[in-house]
Amino acid sequence: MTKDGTLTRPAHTGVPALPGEAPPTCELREVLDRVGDKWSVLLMAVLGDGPRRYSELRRAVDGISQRMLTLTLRSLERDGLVVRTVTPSTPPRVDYELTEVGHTLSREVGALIRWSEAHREYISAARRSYDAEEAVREG
Amino acid sequence: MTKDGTLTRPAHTGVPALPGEAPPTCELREVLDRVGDKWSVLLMAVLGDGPRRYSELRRAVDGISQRMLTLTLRSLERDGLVVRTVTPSTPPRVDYELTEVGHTLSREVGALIRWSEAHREYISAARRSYDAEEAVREG
DNA sequence: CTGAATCCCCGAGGATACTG
DNA sequence: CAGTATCCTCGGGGATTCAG
Repeated sequence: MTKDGTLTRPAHTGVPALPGEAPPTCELREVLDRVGDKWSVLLMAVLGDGPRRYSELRRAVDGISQRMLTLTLRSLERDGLVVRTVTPSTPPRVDYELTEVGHTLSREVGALIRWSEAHREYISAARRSYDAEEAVREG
Repeated sequence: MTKDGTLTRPAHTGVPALPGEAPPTCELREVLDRVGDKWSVLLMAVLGDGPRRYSELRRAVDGISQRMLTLTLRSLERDGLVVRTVTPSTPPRVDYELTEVGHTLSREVGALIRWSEAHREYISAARRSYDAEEAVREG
């Protein structure tokens, strides 16, 4: 966080935006967007337990479409968080594995998941309570 | 995470889905979705530094629309993560403040932000590298 | 088995205007 | 100041099909 409490568009240091270039957005935000991505979080969590094949990931992250699985993995690979290893056998085999940095993020994600498990009862109760009072107000 | 490595739809314990009821989705997923929300993360981070007024939040989280600010705050309040305090003066004043549990989540979010700052150079470099190689492959 | 390519829909979310 | 209400767009992402 920037020291004035502003989270986005921190003093963009120079680099005049050339026409056609990406607008000078906050890098922090970009990284948070990555972290905030639903599928990314789930995949990072699974891969935290060790390398997985494409098909294994598909099964592990229930509900993910082939498209999103591939796109997300590519994105994670591009960010240097996972490495992709192709074994040109028949049938072909592709393994995905966290990088060293990927593991550090996976640990953060793990903490978040543990937080979720530890507080889901609380949240569930809070929602019921809120909805109940709301229903009262509306009659 | 469930012990078989499956992240979603963990053995839904009973509660036969009555027609018209919400489908039996994983609660963990719901909580992660909350955490994964861009605006929620940013707001939690700001509120981690102390109570803020509506207008202060609007300025702090640059780029958020009035609509999303209100919706996100309502959602956080519903989950028992923030409390909303109205002071019926003229002009009216509304303060938002983290609950005890909200603070614990804010700390997790803070860790994530620190991770982002610590690794954004790495990620940025990884992207440049990836894009460069990709450009080569495509000719 | 591991993808790439296409089509297409729906809803998250921005812009704007109005209110207590 | 702190919202609410409405409209409307845009792209995230699912389903499906084809390919190496």
